[in-house]
Amino acid sequence: MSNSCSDGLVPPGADPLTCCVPLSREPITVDQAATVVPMLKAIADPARLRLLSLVLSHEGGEACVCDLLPHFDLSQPTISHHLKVLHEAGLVDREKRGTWVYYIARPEAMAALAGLFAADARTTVDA
Amino acid sequence: MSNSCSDGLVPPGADPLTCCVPLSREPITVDQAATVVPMLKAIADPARLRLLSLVLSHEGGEACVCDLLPHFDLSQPTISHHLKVLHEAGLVDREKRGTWVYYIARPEAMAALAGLFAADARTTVDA
DNA sequence: CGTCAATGTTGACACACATCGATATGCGGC
DNA sequence: GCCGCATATCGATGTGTGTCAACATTGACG
Repeated sequence: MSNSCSDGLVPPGADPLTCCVPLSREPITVDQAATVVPMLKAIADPARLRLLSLVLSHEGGEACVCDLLPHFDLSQPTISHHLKVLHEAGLVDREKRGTWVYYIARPEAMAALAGLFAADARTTVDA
Repeated sequence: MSNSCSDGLVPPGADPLTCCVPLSREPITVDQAATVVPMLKAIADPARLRLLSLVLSHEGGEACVCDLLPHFDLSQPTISHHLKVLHEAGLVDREKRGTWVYYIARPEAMAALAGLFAADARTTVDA
């Protein structure tokens, strides 16, 4: 397949090769950066970071919009927009069940991000 | 003192308490998000992510601007700007040695980010 | 002390983005 | 078939941000 983790992690037209890059091991390439940055951009927003955390920590790693809305002072379209961004970044999946739409966290995405900051021996902290 | 990692991680007026939040364990609070988001914003840019990776992977985890410039098609002021953003986010330290300025990666920051994506038992991937 | 090289600061500009209100779509119940 | 609810899309708007050219600052070296 390719690397170690992630198959079909990043959504549109990006090779799965460029993932799980240990950021401190060697300089990340331009292509790798281009692949990872959209994911980082997606969570580099208070509302979206909280949304992702809410979905992740929710029962079964999934939550419907109606579960999420009450946690915010934002309008429903805004939440919907943020969820779309998270989805397009490959961080959450969408699943429609009747009237409700459930968003499901993608563990591979979290693993990919965690892998980014995986420390080499030299960079380990907190002895 | 407080948590487990990080003392003086985030730079200006933010309690070190709000750090190392396992994103998938429980919903991140608004305050915690506000603390972490600036770091994520800082690396949610191709140039800055590459800069951080270059510094991190450079010998000794540090590099001067003159080492970094040749890797980019961007102007020197732009690189300087990006480095400032990384510095203000608490991801790199500045150290002036003669004419040159060295930027040093902060392992605590990387650990904090890694901690964000640390998976609970339930969300663990890749066996 | 004057000049040069390395880096940072400022102001300006174009573009992206977060947010909202209004509206559309799609499903369930009557 | 119609109405109501849950969610998405659209258009508009204000704010943020990446980038540069021009200038300022600081240290090295004659």
